[in-house]
Order: sequence, then structure tokens, then C-alpha cells
Amino acid sequence: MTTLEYVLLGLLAREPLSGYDLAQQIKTRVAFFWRAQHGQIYPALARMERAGLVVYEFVAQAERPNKKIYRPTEAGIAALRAWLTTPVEIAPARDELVLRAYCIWLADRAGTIALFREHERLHRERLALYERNQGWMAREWGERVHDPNSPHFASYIAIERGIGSERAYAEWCGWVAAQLEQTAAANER
Amino acid sequence: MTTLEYVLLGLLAREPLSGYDLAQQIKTRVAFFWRAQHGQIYPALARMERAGLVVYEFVAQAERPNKKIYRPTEAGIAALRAWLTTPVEIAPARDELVLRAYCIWLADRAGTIALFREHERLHRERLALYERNQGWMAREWGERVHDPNSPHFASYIAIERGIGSERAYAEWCGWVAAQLEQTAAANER
DNA sequence: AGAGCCATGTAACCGGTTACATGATTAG
DNA sequence: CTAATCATGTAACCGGTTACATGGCTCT
Repeated sequence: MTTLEYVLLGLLAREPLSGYDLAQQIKTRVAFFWRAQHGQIYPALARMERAGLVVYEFVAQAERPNKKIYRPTEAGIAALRAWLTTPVEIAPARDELVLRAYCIWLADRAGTIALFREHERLHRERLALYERNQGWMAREWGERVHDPNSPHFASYIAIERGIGSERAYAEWCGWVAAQLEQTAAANER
Repeated sequence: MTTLEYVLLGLLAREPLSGYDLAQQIKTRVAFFWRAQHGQIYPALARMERAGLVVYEFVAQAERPNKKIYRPTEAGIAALRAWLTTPVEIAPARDELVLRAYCIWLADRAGTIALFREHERLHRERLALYERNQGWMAREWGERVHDPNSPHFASYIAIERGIGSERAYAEWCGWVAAQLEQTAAANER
């Protein structure tokens, strides 16, 4: 089983969805820790259906294309549960911006400052988005965001990771840009 | 050109190396933002050589296998320089541990706590490693770590990203584990 | 005797991305 | 009239991982 299949199971365990819905939810709700396009999702669902991890209900629609609403089987939930506490490899991220940093001594100064300031902005933007999102959860879901048996708790702690990640990244970008600006200013004097 | 080719150019711009050396350096020096095995590196070097971005000197050795020491050509350096300030996509990381968190409401409590405490430990270990590494740079290289024209500055700011990243990750793992432990304790009362 | 390092290369495989394909409905 | 949304599927491609292949030297 691929990790994507567990992502799909995890989403379907919350609510039954079509392949199209899954693609949307991955884009909007879990994009900060996973991504997948429909070209990958549909074959995965077919595999999982054959393996008995999910079943679908065919829904004929008049004014839109027909669709298949998938939900996990008991075997699917059991497979997900069993997988959840198995060891996780820390996947060393491939980060192009850190690569630029590692080669920064060769680069054009002004262009580099612009690049890092731009990324600082992007990450602060995301940070604000995630914080608004978490605030909404707290308001909307109340105490359930602290109940480990609720999916709302799960959403809450996951987005907390997004927030910490973006904050640390934005701060680093700003710190790098500031260092470059400082020495640029010193040289002009 | 693939990103790996720029990684290799970036390393070769610092000092000429063999394919084997490059694999070692990627494992030891830049693993926190990139990785690659020799099965990918050798074909990449051959492509770059054909494209005129690098040249190699053949070194015959008596007691070890012969090797090829690569160094970038002027065209190679120019290509790297030009690429360094081009826009960077923020690649949404695929993070399996956050996926576990997102499904945590289905998981076994004790196993989950163990998983997150283990990752907290792993990230604190890496954090300590990177901090020692940065400390060594500061002692060994002195003022050069603040000179944007020096590769030492580049190494210094890159590892700073590793430090910030690991610290934020470890803190999140600890925070998640603490939340789970808290409610586990409350239920026992 | 066997494991591990140095050193280079190829081949099979696999996950993921992008593009191709279809087609009705709705909003600008 | 055009673009976007809903909805599903396949095929080509590409980057990256793992395994196959070779072979001498050194250390335990």
C-alpha cells in the first residue's frame, strides 16, 4: 500500500467522498502536508476497491456527471488504524530555497534579497491563513478541538504544525535578507 | 536541467570532486535540504559533461579504483549563477507524521504518544547536531561566516534553516505528545 | 573468512506530474 | 462566445530509489 492510499482512507474515514471531492479536499484542507492530482487518485481508488478497503455507491445525476461516492470498509478502517502507529521515516525535505542559500556566495546580491523577501512574504501569508483557519476551528468546534477522539482535534493539531513550520520559515527568510541588506548598506558607506 | 544538476554544480563550485565524493558530501553536508544516491549522480555528471557544464580529470590510482575529478566550466558557473535568482516554487512537503496527526482520532493512544515522543527525540538530536555544526563553523571560520561573498557564509545561513526547522518540529511533537498525555491522565482519575 | 570502504556504472521499477480525452451545465 | 465547474478515466513521461555488477584493499 502506498502512502496516498492512507491519505485517502484518512479523508474517507471522516466522510464519504467522490474521487473529485477527494482531489478538492487534498487541495484545500491537507495541502500543507500532502498533495495529489486526480490522475493519481482515481487509479488508487480503483486499487483500493479491488483490495476491499473501500466500497462505492454509484450516484446518477441529471444535470452533472454521474459520480461514485466512496466510503471505507471495516477492513479499510482496520488497515488505517494498524498503520497509524507504525514507525515513520523522517523524509529529508528537498528544499530549493535552502539550495539557493547554500550557493548564495555566487549569486547577484539584489536579486537574492528580492527572492528571500518574496519568500518571507509568501510564508507570512500562509502563516496568517493557517492562523485564521485555526481560529475558525476553535470558534466553530469549541471543546472538541481538545478531545483526542475527535477528528476536530486531529485537524487542530495538524494545522498547528503548519503554523509552526511557516513561522520558522518566514523568520529565516527575513533573517537572511536582513543579513544581506546589512552588508550591502555597509559597503555603500 | 534538473535541480540535482544545480546541486552538483553548487558543490563542485566549492571544490572539485569525484562522483563518489559528491555522493558522500550530499549525505553528510547537505542532507538536511537535499539527497541523492550514486545511481542518480553518475548519469547526471555524464549529462553535464556532454552539455559542457563540467569537465573531469581522470586520476589513475594504484591501490584504489581510478576516479574522475569533476570541476565546473565557466559555462557551468554561469548557468548556476543565472539560475540562483530565478523564482522558487514553495514545494508543499509530504509529511507522513502530520498525516498520522490528521488521523490521530482513530489511533491507539499509547502507540501514538510513543511515536510522537520518539520523533521529538529524533528532531532534538538533529537540532543538537546542527547547532554543534554551526558552532564549529563560527569557531573555525570566524568572520567569514558573515561575508556574503564567502561559501562559509552560505553554509552558515543554510544550517541556520536546519536549526530553525528542527526546533519547530521537535516543539510540535512535544506539544502533541503532552496534549495526549494530559487527557490520558485525566481519564485515569 | 567476511565486512566495509573506495569507485563507477547500468537497469528495473515506482510514485507522481502532466497531458489527452470526453461532455454537459452555468456564469461572465 | 468563452471560461470555469463537475466528473471520471488513461497514457506518456520523468525524477528518484533500489538492485545488479565488478573488484581490489584493509581492518576485525
